[in-house]
Amino acid sequence: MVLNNLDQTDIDILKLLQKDASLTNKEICYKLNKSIGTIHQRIQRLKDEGFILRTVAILNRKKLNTSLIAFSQVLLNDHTADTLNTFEREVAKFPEVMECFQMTGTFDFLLRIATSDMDAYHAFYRNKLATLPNITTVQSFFVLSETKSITAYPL
Amino acid sequence: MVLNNLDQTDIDILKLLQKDASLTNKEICYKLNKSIGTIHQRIQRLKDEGFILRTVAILNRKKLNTSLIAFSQVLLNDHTADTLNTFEREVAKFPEVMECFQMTGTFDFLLRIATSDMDAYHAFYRNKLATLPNITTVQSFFVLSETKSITAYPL
DNA sequence: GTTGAAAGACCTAGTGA
DNA sequence: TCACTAGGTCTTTCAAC
Repeated sequence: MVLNNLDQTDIDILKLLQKDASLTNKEICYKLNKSIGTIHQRIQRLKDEGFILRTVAILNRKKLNTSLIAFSQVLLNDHTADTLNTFEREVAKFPEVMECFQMTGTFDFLLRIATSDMDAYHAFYRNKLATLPNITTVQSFFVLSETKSITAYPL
Repeated sequence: MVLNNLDQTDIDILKLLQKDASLTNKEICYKLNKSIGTIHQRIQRLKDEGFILRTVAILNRKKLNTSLIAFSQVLLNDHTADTLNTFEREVAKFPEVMECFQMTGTFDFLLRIATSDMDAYHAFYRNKLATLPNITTVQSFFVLSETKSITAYPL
């Protein structure tokens, strides 16, 4: 597949790095049968042109204090630009909110919320989320088990 | 906060790495006022003990061929172990499915599905997802805009 | 676009304090 | 935990193909 000025080598590099960014250039050049200079130059370009946004460590949330993940569907009173912007700006400030998407369909926003347990979620809901203006309803669903959870897009 | 045999230095390292794993040990030791030997030893331990699962590159999906993200709620016919296991095993094989969670509430599974556009989503739905056994309903919601999307847990 | 080499930076393990 | 050392590895640059 050729895409957006990327050739197969670029795609292959992205595939590898989005699964394991600890690979060295040397390891990648062996896998792809290119020279290390080529790999280095390609990766630099992929970063400079914004294909690679950042590299992050993925932590084990069950060993940390964030074992409860909730998905909350939020419906707002109205859909003026001001109401939408205010909600987006304020909800993004909460560290418990890992993701906030505006959605199509029967609700306005979908939030992914990470807390330690149901008490902590309740505190977040009552003291933070529910204090934001113009919220009509919040409906929450909780993760029972995680079958698959990757950050890699299909390329 | 002290947690799971982690002291403040460990927590600080995790906070940094889950936002930017390209930091060198040297940079981290400056930020935290510790020696580079200490930082190296701590990170090694955090990996060995499974607090750090892996490091990955986060790509810009809008510049790649995955600009449409759907969240799909799946309800199954029955909840026998066999039905649940089969669904989880089969749905995890699809590269379009980035996340699969079993959930509390009015549906059984929540999927995050990445495709290039609505046509590709439709093809995935008809040719892959809907062919799995024991599915009663699938209700899908699509991402209009992304206000916040981080992989870092609140620590 | 690709290569190979050279210089510099970094990682890693070890020591003694 | 720190400071220091030293060998090995990796990154980064650059001239040349």
